Amino acid sequence: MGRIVSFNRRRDTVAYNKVFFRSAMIRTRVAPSPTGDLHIGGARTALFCWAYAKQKGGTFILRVEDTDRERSSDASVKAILDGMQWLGLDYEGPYFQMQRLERYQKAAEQLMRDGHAYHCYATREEIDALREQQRALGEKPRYDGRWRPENAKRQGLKPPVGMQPVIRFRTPDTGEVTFNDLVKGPITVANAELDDLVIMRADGIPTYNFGVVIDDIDMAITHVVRGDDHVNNTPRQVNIYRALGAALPQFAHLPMILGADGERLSKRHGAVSVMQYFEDGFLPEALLNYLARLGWSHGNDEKFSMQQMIEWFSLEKVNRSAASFDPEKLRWLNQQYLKEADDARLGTLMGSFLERDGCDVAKGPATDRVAALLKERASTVEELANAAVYFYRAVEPAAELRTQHYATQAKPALKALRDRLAVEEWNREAISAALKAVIAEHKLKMPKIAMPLRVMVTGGPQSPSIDATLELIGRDEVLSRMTRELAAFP
RNA sequence: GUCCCUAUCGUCUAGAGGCCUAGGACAUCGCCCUUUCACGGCGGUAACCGGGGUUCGAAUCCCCGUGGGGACGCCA
Repeated sequence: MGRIVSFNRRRDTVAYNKVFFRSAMIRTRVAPSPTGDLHIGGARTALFCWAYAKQKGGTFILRVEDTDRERSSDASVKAILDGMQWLGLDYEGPYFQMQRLERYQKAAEQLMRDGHAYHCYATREEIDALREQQRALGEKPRYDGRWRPENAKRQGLKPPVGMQPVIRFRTPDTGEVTFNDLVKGPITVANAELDDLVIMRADGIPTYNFGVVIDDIDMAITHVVRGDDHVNNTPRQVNIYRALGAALPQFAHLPMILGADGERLSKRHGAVSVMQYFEDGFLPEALLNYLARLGWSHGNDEKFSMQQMIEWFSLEKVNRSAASFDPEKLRWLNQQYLKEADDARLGTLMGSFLERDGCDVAKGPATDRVAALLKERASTVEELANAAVYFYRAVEPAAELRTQHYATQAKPALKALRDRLAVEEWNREAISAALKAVIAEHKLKMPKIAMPLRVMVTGGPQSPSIDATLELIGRDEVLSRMTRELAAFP
C-alpha cells in the first residue's frame, strides 16, 4: 500500500518525463478531496483509472486534494485510504497538495509575469452582489474582470492598503476551447462563457482548477479520467495548460452515478460510502464488479474478475449517459460471489458479525462449515451471520410458530427420534437414516416431522437441510433443544 | 436563467446503417426441483422520448423539440 510521501517536483518531474518518453507510459490518477469517506462515485472512477493503467502497464496515482482547509480532515484521508485498500486498488502515492504549496506559488508567479494572471482585490461581498445582479438579469453569473490591470487603471482602482489579493487567471476574451473527450467526443466551449477564475487564494493556497492542472503536469498524467461533473471545468483548465505552455493530457469524463430516483447519488439514497458496504457484509470483488458494469460493459458479460476487467477495459466502451445505482443488482452479484467464496474466509467474516451480535463463536461449530452450509441462501455476509445465529445460541421459537408446527400427532415420533439420536452415530447420513426410520415407523410424511423439528432446534421455519443442520448444531444441543421444546407440545 | 452533456424494458445494458420479429442481466410473474427457505432449471410480462430530415434501408447519421443530468464558488 502506498506510503505517504511528499512530491519533489524538480527531480520527479524529470524522472517522470524520462519514463514517459521512453515507454509512452500511461499515467492515471484519482484525486479525491478528504472531506468524507470514499464514496461510490469516487470508487468507480478509481476503478476505471486503475484498470486502464494496469492494462497499459502504466501507473495509477492517488492524489489527495486537500486544499479546502475548512472541510478536509485526517479522518477523511484515512477513510479514503481504507476504502482503497479494502477494494484492493493499489496505487502510487498518496500525494498531498498541501505539501506542494511552493510549487503552486511559483507557477502562479510565472503566470503573473507572463500576463496570464493578475491580482484581484474585489471583496467577497462585492462579487456576491455582482453575481446576484447578473442572476437577476437572467445572465450567467461571472466575474467582470474589474481588476484586470487595464480595467483597474482605466477606472482608477487602487489596491486597498493592507489587503492580500487573490490571483485570478486571465481567460482569453475570444475564441473557444475544444478538446476531444475520450468518452464523449469533441466538446467545445466559447471562452466568452468563461470568466477569470481565482487560481490562488489570498493565503497562498491554490484553488481546485489550478492545483489540478499543476499536479497533472508535474506528475506527467497522460489520461485525466474523472466524473463528468468536471466537463465544465475542463475548458478553464485547458486555458491554463496553454498559458503554461504545457502539453494537454487526454481527457475522459465518466457519466455520473445517480440514485434510484434519477437524482445525483447522495446520503439519502442509502449507503454511498464504500466502507459502508464492508460493514453491510458485501465482498469487495462484488462491489467492484457491480461498479464496473455501471457505465461500462463488455458485451453481455455480467460477472467477471478484475483480471478480466483489466484485459477488457476500454474507454471507448464507457457509456455517455448517467446510470442509476441499483442496490438489488449489487445484492445479486454479491450472492454470486458469496456462493463461490472460500469457506474459511467467509467463516471468519461471518464470525465477526456473530461476535458483534454477542455469540461466542469459539464455543459453537466451525465457522467454515456453517458458512459452507448457509452461503447459498444469503446475499450478504450480514445475512449469512443472521442465518447462523442458532448454531451458536439456542433460539426460542415464536409462539405462533409453535402453534403452527407442533402437531400432537408428531409428538411421539419426535420423542422416538430424540431417543434414537441420543445413541446414533453423529453424522449427516446417520441422522438422515434415523429420520427416515422414524417417519416410516410412524407412517408420517417427511414435512410432518422435519418442520416441527426445524422449529424446535433452529427457532425458525427456515434452515438448510435438517440433517446437515442437526449435525452441525451438535448432539448435546440438539437433544436439549428437543427436550425443551417437546414440553411445549400440546 | 445561461452554458455543457445526455436519451433502448422499472433498473444496468447489448446494439458501430441491413444480422433487430431489438438480445442479455437484475427486479417482477408463472412453472419445475424440494424436507422449509434458498440455490438451480424452464418460461412469461416489459424498451428504441417525440417530430422532421438523410438513405433503397435508421435504435444506429443530422436538425428541432421535450425529458434528464451537470456546471455557473476564494468547494473539489
